[in-house]
Amino acid sequence: MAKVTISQIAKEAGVSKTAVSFAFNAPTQLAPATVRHIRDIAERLGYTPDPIARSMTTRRTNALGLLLPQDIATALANPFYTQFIRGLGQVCGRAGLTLMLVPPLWGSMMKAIPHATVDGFVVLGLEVDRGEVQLMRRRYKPFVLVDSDAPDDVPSVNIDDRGGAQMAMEYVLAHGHRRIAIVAFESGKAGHITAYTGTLAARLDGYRAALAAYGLTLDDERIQLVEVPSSWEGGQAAFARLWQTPIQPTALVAMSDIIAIGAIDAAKACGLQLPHDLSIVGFDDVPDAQYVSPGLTTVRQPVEAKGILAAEVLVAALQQERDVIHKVLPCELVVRQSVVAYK
Amino acid sequence: MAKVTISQIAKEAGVSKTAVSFAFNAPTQLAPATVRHIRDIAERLGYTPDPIARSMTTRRTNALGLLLPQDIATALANPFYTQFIRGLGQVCGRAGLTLMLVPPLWGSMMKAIPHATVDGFVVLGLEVDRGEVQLMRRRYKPFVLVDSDAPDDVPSVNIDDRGGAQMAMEYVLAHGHRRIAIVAFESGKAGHITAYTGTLAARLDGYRAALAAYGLTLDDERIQLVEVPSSWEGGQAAFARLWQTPIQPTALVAMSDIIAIGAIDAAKACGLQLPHDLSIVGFDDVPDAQYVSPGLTTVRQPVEAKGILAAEVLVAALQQERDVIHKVLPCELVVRQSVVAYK
DNA sequence: TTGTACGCGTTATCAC
DNA sequence: GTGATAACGCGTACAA
Repeated sequence: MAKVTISQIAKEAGVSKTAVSFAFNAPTQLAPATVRHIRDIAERLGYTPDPIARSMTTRRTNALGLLLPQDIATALANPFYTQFIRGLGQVCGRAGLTLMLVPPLWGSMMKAIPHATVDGFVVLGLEVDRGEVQLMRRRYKPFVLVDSDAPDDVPSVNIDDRGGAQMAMEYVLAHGHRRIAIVAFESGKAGHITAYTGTLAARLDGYRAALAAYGLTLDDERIQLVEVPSSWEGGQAAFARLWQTPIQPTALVAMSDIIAIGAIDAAKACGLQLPHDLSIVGFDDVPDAQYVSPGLTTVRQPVEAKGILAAEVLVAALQQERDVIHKVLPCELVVRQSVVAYK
Repeated sequence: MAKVTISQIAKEAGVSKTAVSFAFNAPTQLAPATVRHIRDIAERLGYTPDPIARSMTTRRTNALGLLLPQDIATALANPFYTQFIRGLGQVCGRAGLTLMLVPPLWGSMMKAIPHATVDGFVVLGLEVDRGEVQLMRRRYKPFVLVDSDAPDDVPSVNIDDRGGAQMAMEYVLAHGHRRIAIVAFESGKAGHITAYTGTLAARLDGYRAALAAYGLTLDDERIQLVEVPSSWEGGQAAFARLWQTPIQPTALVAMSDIIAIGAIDAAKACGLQLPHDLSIVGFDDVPDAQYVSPGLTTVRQPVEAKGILAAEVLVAALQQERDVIHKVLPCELVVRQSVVAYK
């Protein structure tokens, strides 16, 4: 037996499709007895309105999309994402929405955008291309850019990446370190720092500012820059790569905690005494940052708040609010044990 | 300017809607020049096919739904869910699907089911009601039940809950403990253990079997049972409640690591020396289990594999494969430091 | 390549 | 006040 449709109910009940629709969506427009009759039959036949057909006319799916730059498994390996999604989830729950995780389709974010049946998108960490923005516009669905350089007419939620990075670097410099490795996310630009955009550029800017105060530049031979994926494995790789260079750093400034933790684990596995042999500072303050040993000194960013805000901006846009919001949230340095003075 | 539809492209290009559709979905059916012409115009006007309209006829959304028993933020606070979702995500990536997180709508799973625009559901931890199963059937979408008692005609993925629980309890008993607290998930049945079903019942069965081998029963006054939410806070609450009873347990057997870790943190905050003052065993083997101090002895279940399998079963069902699969995955005891002999 | 029916609800508009 | 008729939304599929 096939799916039960509204027409079958209408026929069985001897009423029109309109009446059936009203019985569920606007019962006050119908005589109570009719409503009752229709609902009884619907119940007996096991009628469930088809959500797609409904979306067709209502132009609503009651779903928010989270556009990810990586596949789901990779993204969720990073506690940063989990936290962020929890923020989104809070708002979704309040608003009665579901959350669709939209990873790249066959490796491409561009391909994924047109297919998702959602009312709006939260877009995370757009680094590479701007084509995505154009594509989103074409869909005439609201969207909000998180951790990206947003055009003026697109709502955005960011943190003070520059300030946060500056704090981290300043702290390391103030502890006497001068041989410093910066471990960045992969940019897709192979270390050509002038081409950096978004989060990457902002943080590098912060590092640069802090270094400048100590008469250092990114070109200094004591300052190294490596790019790795933002994952635990990336952190491992970063340490491995750095430790076999002629100029071993005394401090490592990572752009994410997951990278920092990967590096910590690699360093310990390599026999180093932390933080004595190597100081490490992270970025994010994920929950594990306080449990890892030594406790990770890091820059706390309000990840969950970012998620809440992003979802709220989107929900507001769904309700036709036209003002374009650009929000920047502050960061804060969390001092633990992973950075010590260079002797 | 409004959304661009297929009709507009057809008119502008001087062809039929069908031709436009073919230009994208079956280019070989059209003369190359026509395809080119249509695509150019579509590009110029910024045409994006509406995914909902497409779903209307294809009866496909290319989305899998994960039906959650809790809201998204709560679920993702539990690393178990994150791991499971990562498993689902792997398959989604391979199959070109998105993943929709479907939390209860206005507090009800039942309400959430009819609205989600998905091709099929993975249902996690159905304890309370069977109405959901009936509702899913009505939608004529495939679904797979995970960690639940599944009817014979509904595919399911489970782990050997009974065996795993038995191992955990045996280990504790073998270490001489006799005053033991069992910390269970909330069942919605207020501790009426005879009404337990699914995971809860199976694990309790395992505990019971292990206890029986030592001449103990669940009714013994030395054996306590408390129910808490499966969360870190739940673990905290469990410890607090147990520690003020007249018969303080010497060992705590938790149904999830997140509960166990919450209890560990509460116990340490209370000044207890672990594992000396209290032995604790968990269930799941989440990543943090090895990082917490003392390292958590626990029952490892293949969470990610469970996710992969569940998604694979669903994807197979989407491809019309009719065989109903019931899979049970094994568990394994992971010995760390959180259980010591009772002196 | 095209015309047209079709999928399945929703929502004016209209009649009793 | 109740309820019906018919158009609509936007692609896809099938016969021509």
